Amino acid sequence: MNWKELFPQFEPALLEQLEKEGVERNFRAGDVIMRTGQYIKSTVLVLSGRIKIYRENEEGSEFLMYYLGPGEACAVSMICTLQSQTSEVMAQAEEETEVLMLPVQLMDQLMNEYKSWYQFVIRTYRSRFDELLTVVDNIAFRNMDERLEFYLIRYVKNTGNKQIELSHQQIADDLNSSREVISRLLKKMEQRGRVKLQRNMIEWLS
Amino acid sequence: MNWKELFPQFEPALLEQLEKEGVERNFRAGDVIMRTGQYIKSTVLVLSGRIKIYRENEEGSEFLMYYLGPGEACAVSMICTLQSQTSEVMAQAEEETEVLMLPVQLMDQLMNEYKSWYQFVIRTYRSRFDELLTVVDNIAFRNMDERLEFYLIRYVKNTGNKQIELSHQQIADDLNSSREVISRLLKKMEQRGRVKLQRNMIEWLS
DNA sequence: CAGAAATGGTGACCTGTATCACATTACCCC
DNA sequence: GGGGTAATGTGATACAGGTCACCATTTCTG
Repeated sequence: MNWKELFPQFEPALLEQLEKEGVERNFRAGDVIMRTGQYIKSTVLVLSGRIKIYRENEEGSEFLMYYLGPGEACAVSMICTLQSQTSEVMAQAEEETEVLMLPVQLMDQLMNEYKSWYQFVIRTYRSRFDELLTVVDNIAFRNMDERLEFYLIRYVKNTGNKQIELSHQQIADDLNSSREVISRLLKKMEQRGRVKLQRNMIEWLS
Repeated sequence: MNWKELFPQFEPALLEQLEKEGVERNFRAGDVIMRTGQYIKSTVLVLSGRIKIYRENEEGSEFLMYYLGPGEACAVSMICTLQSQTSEVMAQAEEETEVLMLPVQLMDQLMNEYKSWYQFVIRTYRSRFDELLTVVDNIAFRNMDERLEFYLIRYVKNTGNKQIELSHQQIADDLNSSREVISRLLKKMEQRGRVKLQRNMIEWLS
């Protein structure tokens, strides 16, 4: 894949090194890319598709934090300069996804040699941190109906598609809620004219 | 104050520059050091005391994220290379606190010139991120009784003091709960022999 | 094509926690 | 030491959201 245009801010030399030392990998929808407790051996740059980053607890409940799209990188995996750090989160392909994997040993050198890489890391970390803050806000201060609305809006923004192809169960899992609750709230949203419900699909109106 | 021993990992040249360009400031318990929406003009290194970093919503409810102690730094304020970024969080002195404030313009240079500073920034960001993940876990997966216990344990660890000098109201604010709920849960914990309750003080047993 | 599985709808009920109202206790200070 | 105030205790009630039971419909699969 011709991914270089995804990173127009990178110097040519950096792009070349990424191409030489990185490995492209493909994942299908649903593939788990990284799991909690696993050692981080490479930094992940998303080339196409979409990855969801979520937290899992002991009982297997999930909690969605955010998505990574093309041109974005997994913050957690960029900062483990110390080798043999383990992941604190799960990463799973939401759709057909291509990524570039870079050995973590490379990070220090890239950081020192390329201003644009350094900027990229800083910006990545900063924006993931901000996104996490938003997550905290949502669960700390908002009710499920507001959180659901936020979830749907974010989905539409990320996919650029007003047809949300998810079952109520999937949404409930992402929000660590239950299907019945989500179904009822969606029904209410439909009555208020915000969405249109179909099987395996929610159409976002307005 | 002689704070250099707080950062034994820093090169002498770095310490010298920090001393020359940084400004020491004192805050009394309760002083707000940074508020949401405020422009970040300096990076904060904690020299003594304790700062709490929390999130505030529109209605004025609070939600504690974590504490910063001596030798630690505010991650948010380290990464705003782009000038005129605003803070997303509140920072408030929990007790008499001394900090070293460094102009943000300095960050780029320190980052490039001192390996140990670079390591420090990375480690700071990484550990704040992890702490935030723990926060997310707590509110997403745990009930108030567990969250309260986590809160008390963290307090004891941070202060090194089993006498927790807080009113129930303060705790309720930090956890975005209400006083009555906290009082009742504390009472239960006392019955189970985990704490001993006194006015304005909770003694952590075991 | 039949049976299984996934999806969604709905009512009854339960639990955790927020809220309100008010009583009690401890402490401070003139 | 008495009055005021902050901290705490406690019952009653309200409500969001989780759980259970069950049913209907659609889709998948052998």
